[in-house]
Amino acid sequence: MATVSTLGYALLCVLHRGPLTGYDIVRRMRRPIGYYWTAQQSQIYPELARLSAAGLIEHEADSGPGPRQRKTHRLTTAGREALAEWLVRPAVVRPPRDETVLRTYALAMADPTAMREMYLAEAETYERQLADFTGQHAELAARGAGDPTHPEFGAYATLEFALLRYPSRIQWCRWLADRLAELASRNAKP
Amino acid sequence: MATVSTLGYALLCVLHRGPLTGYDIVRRMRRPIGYYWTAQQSQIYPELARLSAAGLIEHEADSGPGPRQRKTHRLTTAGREALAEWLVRPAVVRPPRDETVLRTYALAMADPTAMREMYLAEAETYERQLADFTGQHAELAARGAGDPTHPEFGAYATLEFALLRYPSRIQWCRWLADRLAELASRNAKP
DNA sequence: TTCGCCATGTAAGCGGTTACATGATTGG
DNA sequence: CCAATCATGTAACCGCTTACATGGCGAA
Repeated sequence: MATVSTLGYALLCVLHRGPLTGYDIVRRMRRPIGYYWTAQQSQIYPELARLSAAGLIEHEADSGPGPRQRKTHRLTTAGREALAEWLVRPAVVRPPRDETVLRTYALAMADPTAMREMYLAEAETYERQLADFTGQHAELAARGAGDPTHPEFGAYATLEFALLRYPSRIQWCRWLADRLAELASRNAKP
Repeated sequence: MATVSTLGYALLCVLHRGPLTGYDIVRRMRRPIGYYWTAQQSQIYPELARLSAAGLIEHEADSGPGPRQRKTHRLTTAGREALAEWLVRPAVVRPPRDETVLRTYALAMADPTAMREMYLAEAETYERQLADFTGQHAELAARGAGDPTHPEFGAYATLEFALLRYPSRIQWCRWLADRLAELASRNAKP
């Protein structure tokens, strides 16, 4: 039996609430709205073919608008079972890669004023994303997704995670900006 | 002029406080103690050669214990300049990849009791790491690294980030475990 | 004497990013 | 008429992981 990659399970996850066309999946994986994974279409189409060959998904084809057929994919029973088994496997915690935190390690080598601008710009980026997530979270909450029995509780819980994580990131960026402002003013008038 | 990869800048970062041998660098990049980047030795040695060819680092060789010479690498003036320039460049925010959050999106498909165990195990893993980081943070603070002018302030600031981030992650895991416990008990006695 | 550490390197393979390719429909 | 959207796919490249390879030294 062929082993399924994390990308494969990600696609099974996206399909867990019902059938979607390949293009629908591509749109949902383009930016991480709530759940933390992305994929490009060049990855998605071959992976759908692999999942299909492994019998985890199946599809109906109709004549779409373009030169090729449109395929609507859905989980098979085997797919649902494989997903359920993967969900509860002990998670392999991969070390995070964060370029900004890496930079911070060597911040003594940078110009404090320019580095401060960088942190402030990043804080603003994260604040915009947080506003977006807060809106989505509120929408889901209004639909009752805060209840664990609600079918969208999973999406709600991923947004809950973002709402915990982003404010602390923003707080950290601003804290560093303040420390760098101190440094710059001390350098200016010694 | 050859462009430098993020890995290349990571190595420049590790060298910013003074010369190190390749093996020293390998040890520091093996696990992310504080700053968020890792690399394997199979990546590091070729990258050191590239940085050397680009004139950003230089090395002295002596006869080490093994069959090959031991090289002690240090930043050149060009290397220090390249690092300083990179540090303040607007950061490219890559979408995070987090398998656990991905799983959460489809948690409705899993057995609640087994999924609960998974979150609790993860919370414990993160708690152990947090204890480690807290210890390192305290050591640095005792050495005065909390002051922005201290040469180790960069390392202190990355740990500060971990100390903000990990507790919220643990809190989220436990919150989900509680929701899944509710679900399991409701399923048991309907 | 066997195991772990110091110390440097190479090779194979997978996963992800960027770019290319085709073509119909809908809206400005 | 042009641009965006729907819709599916391929190709080249880069970065990362896993595994292999060599060999001296000190400790159990």
